[in-house]
Amino acid sequence: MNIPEGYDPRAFEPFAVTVDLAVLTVRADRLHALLVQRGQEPYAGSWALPGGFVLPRESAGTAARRELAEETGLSGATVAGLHLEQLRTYTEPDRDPRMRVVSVAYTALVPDLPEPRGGGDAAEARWLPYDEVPPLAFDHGRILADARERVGAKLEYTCLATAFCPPEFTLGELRQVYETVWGVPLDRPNFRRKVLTTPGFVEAVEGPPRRTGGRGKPAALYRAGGATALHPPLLRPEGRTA
Amino acid sequence: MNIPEGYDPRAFEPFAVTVDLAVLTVRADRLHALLVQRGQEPYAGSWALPGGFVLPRESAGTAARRELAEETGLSGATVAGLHLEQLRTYTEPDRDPRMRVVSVAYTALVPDLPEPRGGGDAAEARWLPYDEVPPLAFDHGRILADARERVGAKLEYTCLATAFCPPEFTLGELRQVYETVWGVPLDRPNFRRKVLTTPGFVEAVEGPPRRTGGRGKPAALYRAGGATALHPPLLRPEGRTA
DNA sequence: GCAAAAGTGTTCGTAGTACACCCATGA
DNA sequence: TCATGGGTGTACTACGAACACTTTTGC
Repeated sequence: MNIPEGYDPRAFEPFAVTVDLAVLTVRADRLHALLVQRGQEPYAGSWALPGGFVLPRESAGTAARRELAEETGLSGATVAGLHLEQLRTYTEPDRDPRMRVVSVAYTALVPDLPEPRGGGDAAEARWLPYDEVPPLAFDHGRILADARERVGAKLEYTCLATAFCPPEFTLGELRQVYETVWGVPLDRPNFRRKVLTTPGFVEAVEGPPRRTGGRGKPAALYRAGGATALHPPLLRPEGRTA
Repeated sequence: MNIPEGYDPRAFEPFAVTVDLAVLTVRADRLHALLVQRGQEPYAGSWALPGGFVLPRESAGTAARRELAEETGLSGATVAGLHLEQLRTYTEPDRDPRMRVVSVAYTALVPDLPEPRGGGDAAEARWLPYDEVPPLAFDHGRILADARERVGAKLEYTCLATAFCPPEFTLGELRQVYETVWGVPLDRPNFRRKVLTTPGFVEAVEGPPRRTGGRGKPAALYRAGGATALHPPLLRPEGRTA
């Protein structure tokens, strides 16, 4: 721990610890982020990531789920099942002009959800297409960009894409997630084979129910399998961020 | 930011913010971690990860480099060139029995270094083989395990392995890093081809100097190239953590 | 019928795997 | 000389890329 001689942490101006949430979804074939409009200074009127203070007896992960439930209006039970992942912690001394705030950022991947009802705290909450996100308050633009990059990379070597889908989904919907996040088209037959031959990626829903996404042949339904890692990975074409 | 009505962060018992360092190296074909022996309660006498408090006007990354320089006895300039990466932040309310401490953990990958001179602060510092690390103070065992897992995974799809090597190294030394961290033998000819055909992974040191690691034919020298990502990845055999 | 999406099959090239083999050095 | 590790070549295989084709729906 290496506490310097005579160091008393309480003698310093205290640190505040917050969580910030980069909540992403795929909606109408576009990547969207959940943003809130700030009602107070600093950055009043600006858009920002949802988040808030970690309470004294709470872990950051617990705080993140609590805030997510508040902001999305989903029940605690529903939120408990969502994929939430610690992204990174942002600690620049001047990232908040008011005081020293260290923020633990989380990324949440959610299926297309109903429009959020501005989470109680006056601020308006809204899904915004990723490409149309205005400059954000604090360093939230940076956080959101980091989240997007992380998610794109994780799709390659994990089964994470299913987190963007409803409990039962078609392979077309799953492929749409990849195409939307990566911004490149994928070969449908090859994608299908890759997913189906990876053990535990998806499992077929036995009952012969089928569903249509509009026109075209109805597609078989699948749900997420037990696997989390994806070996060998599903690399995006060109191997570069598109 | 979503500050609850009437919330004053200063009214709560303050959070302390620390950094903890999982410093890894490859030494004598084994993975080693840099550990310090605690001189004071709690956990007096136990081994722990090096680390310390983040100062009021310092970012966590700056604090991590400062602590690393102190613990390893290296100059600031040398430490500035090392690979240091934020791992994760540990926030369980009771992870430190004294007070609420949130710790930002960093992983540092360093080439084989001289034995550290117990960083000034009374505590003894030592390289210990990863397999022989005793139970650590606080949640540091968990942090170290997370670091090891992260490093193993990153070797697959980044050029990170060069961070374990001195500025000029042979392909045999580089391969040794993979074999040590993954715990599996790799085919030498295939490894060589993979590394050399990946643009920017390594670049040959032009001068015809060669070096021997003991017996055998002298090997050509290389230094780290400009690339960071590795496409396509270099997957470990079996695709599983060995 | 036509468009659109699902699902199946086939070909081709390349990258990884598993070797065999030669070279240069130290003991 | 032998053991050890560096360096080169090669055949086999598997997987991904590309694309043709059939099926089933809505309009």
